[in-house]
Formats: sequence, structure tokens, C-alpha cells
Amino acid sequence: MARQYWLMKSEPYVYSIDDLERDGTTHWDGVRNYAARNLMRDRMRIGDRVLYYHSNARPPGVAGIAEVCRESYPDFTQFDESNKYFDPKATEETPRWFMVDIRFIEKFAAEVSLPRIRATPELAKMVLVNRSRLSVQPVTEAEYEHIVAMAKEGVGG
DNA sequence: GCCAACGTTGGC
DNA sequence: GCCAACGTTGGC
Repeated sequence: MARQYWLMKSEPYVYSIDDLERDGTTHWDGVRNYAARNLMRDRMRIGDRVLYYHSNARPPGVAGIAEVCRESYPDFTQFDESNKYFDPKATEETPRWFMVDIRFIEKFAAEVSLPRIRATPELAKMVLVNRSRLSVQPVTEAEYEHIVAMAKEGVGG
């Protein structure tokens, strides 16, 4: 299968691109939205590229690049009563929530901000622009390449 | 901090 | 199965 492209959101004060760079890899736990879950569970493949997006930041924007390094497996936080993501309806036999692992590739020298993305006609169809609240979303190859080029040109801010 | 968008829950 | 109430996300 050809490489696919995604955008994944994280609040930087919870887990930022710098945290991912430090850790190398991380598991993407805590997704509790069925559309986002289905993408991770059914579609994401090792080697797919991920735009790492800082949400709830000023400004929000794409901060760097990661790649999928482990395909979907049950999100263990759903089984842990002490975890904020505990789901009483999930069992080990029939897990409800899934996650993938991602690996750090690159931190952009300059973030590509959401206002800049909104102002770019080639990116007008991004899910990010049109359905802003989906935390894991597909990106086209053209959109991905455009954002990477904007980061390289330093026009992201 | 506000609030719009929108996803989920639960009564009927 | 509908839909009102409610909760969360996330930009501003």
C-alpha cells in the first residue's frame, strides 16, 4: 500500500513535539472518539507519515513530523480504573478503544500555524479547516507536501 | 473565559 | 429511532 498521511493533535502542555523528540516513540492513548479510533484501528499502517499538531496553543499549528511505528492495539488506559480514560464498558476480551505508536522524525524550525493554513488556498479542503474537532484525521499527500514546504520556507508563522 | 460545533447519552 | 440534554473540543 502507498504511504498514507495523517494529522494528529496534541495539546503541547500535555505532550508536545519536544516530548516526542525526547522519548523517540510514544503510544497515542486517550482517543475516545469513534471516527478517530476507526482511522487508527483500521487504516493506519507502519510508515505512514503524521503531521504533529499542537492544539489549544497560541497559535495552534503543525509543529513537526512523525511516523506510525506500531499498528493498532488496545489502548490500555481503558482498563485502568484509576486512569482518566477508564471505560467501564470495555473489557480485555472486547476492547473498545485502540491506539497506535508513533516515532519522532522532525521538529519544524517554524511551526506552520493554523491562521497560515487557513489563508492558504491549496489547504482549504483540509479536514483541519472544515471539521476542526477531529483529533486524528486524514491528510492528502499534496496537503502534506505543501505544509512541509511551508515549514522549510519558514513562512509558517 | 466564552461559546460554537458537534459527538454521545438516554428517555420516550 | 428521534431528539433534547449534556459534555467536550478547541479556536478565539
